[in-house]
Amino acid sequence: MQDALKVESIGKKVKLCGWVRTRRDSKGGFSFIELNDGSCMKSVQVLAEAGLSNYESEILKTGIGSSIEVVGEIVESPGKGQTTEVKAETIKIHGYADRATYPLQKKATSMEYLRTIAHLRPRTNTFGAIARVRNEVSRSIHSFFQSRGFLYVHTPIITASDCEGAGQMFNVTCLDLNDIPRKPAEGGARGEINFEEDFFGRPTHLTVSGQLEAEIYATALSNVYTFGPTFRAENSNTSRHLAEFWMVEPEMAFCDLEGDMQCAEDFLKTIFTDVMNNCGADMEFFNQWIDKTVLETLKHIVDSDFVRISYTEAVDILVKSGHTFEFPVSWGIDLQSEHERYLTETKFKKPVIVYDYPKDIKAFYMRLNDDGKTVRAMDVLMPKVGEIIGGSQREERLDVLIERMKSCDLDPEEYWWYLDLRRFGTVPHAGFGLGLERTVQFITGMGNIRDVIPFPRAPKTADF
RNA sequence: UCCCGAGUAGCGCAGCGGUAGCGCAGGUGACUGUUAAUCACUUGGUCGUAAGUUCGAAUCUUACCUCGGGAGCCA
Repeated sequence: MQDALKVESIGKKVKLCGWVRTRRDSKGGFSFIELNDGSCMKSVQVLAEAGLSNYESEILKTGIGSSIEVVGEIVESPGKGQTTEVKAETIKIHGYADRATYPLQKKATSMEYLRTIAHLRPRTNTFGAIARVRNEVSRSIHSFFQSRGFLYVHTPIITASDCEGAGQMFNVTCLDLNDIPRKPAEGGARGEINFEEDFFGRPTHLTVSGQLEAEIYATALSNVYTFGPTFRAENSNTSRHLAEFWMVEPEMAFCDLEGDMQCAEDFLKTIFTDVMNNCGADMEFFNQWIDKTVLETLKHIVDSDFVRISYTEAVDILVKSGHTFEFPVSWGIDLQSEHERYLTETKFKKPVIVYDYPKDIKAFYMRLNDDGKTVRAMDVLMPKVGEIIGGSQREERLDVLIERMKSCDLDPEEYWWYLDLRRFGTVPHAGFGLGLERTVQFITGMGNIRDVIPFPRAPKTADF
């Protein structure tokens, strides 16, 4: 269908299959059908003349949503709005869509409504464009890492490590919830659940991160990345959170935090560039109808260096800003949304990488700095969507890591395999996690993360 | 989970104590190499759910459900 829109194609005979977007009739004895197959933003205008054998009997019954197959010649269009059109020789109807009951209309509808018809929303301009951009982002992610020699590693979705430390996990069980097996208990009290009778013989969950497993492969194969679904059972009701989302997690051996930050910056710029180069029409659509600043913002980001400031500098900037925040700023607090917004949207007006956070607000596996107070963590903050990447250099020193675990009330015994990586041939290494949906959200300007994933999973939301 | 705001025709909305309205979509007709076509007429509603106040509730009160904005948790 993309070829049918090109001037060079004039004179060629084509077969086009797709769904009718709209039909306009002329009493002059012909109809215009706008046909779209999702391969690109634009629809093809099909000219259906009354001379076609099924014009009265079938073609005039088609409308938005009908699926048809057109054979005809690509000709120059005399009308405005398109350079080419297809003069139909035959039109075969695959399926009608009743115009009175078909939920989509030839007009703008709300995102909230389209979410209730998630099985039909990919037929709209907006969701078609999102699907194509999401595809391009995914393709670009693989291409970026593959071209740099990273190995794609599949980490498990079901995990038995119940303390990955990144939030509330979903339980995975085959136990009969109406008759849960329990261990014997003293004094008639209810005993603990006996997971030995469960499928895996122990409690299991859906993964919240593939990082720890990725570290195993990075400390054997050097540079690796994971790309797959991730699950958080947090009761988050926001436009930036999902219970099931896709995450990219590179893990690089013999790499420090500087290398990690450079990789993250190059990575984001590559994705943005690829989308602008390969999804031009889709991006123009978003820029016109969703957010009039997305193209300008993406170009600006690709052409400029990300700001890099330490947490201490960030706090200093916020304190000296003279800006009154709802949550006062002082060294040691976690940065709030309003603080991140100030840095990315007001102060620098571009992505900001904040690094070297206080150890008390970050995970145990992040490498301790010589000051004993901060760790080699970094967050990439974007205007509007906030944190898009979170990463760190990992603690590779066995004794320091064990101490950190203890002070975080974690049992080193549980992480025996993770500690083995430091025990045998340890290496400095670093990595980060990128939220795919937040990336697509940022690129497209879509306001709600539930609209950039085909079938959103969120609290009380799993209808499709 | 917390704080605000909103649920009225298929969709987008107005009405905010006296019994239901507009635009679009749908239907009918007119007109036209048309572009979210245009014009005329027209069908269509237990006013989110449940209880309460009142002579009378879409309108006031309470609870619940869902959605949106903000916050927390994070990607």
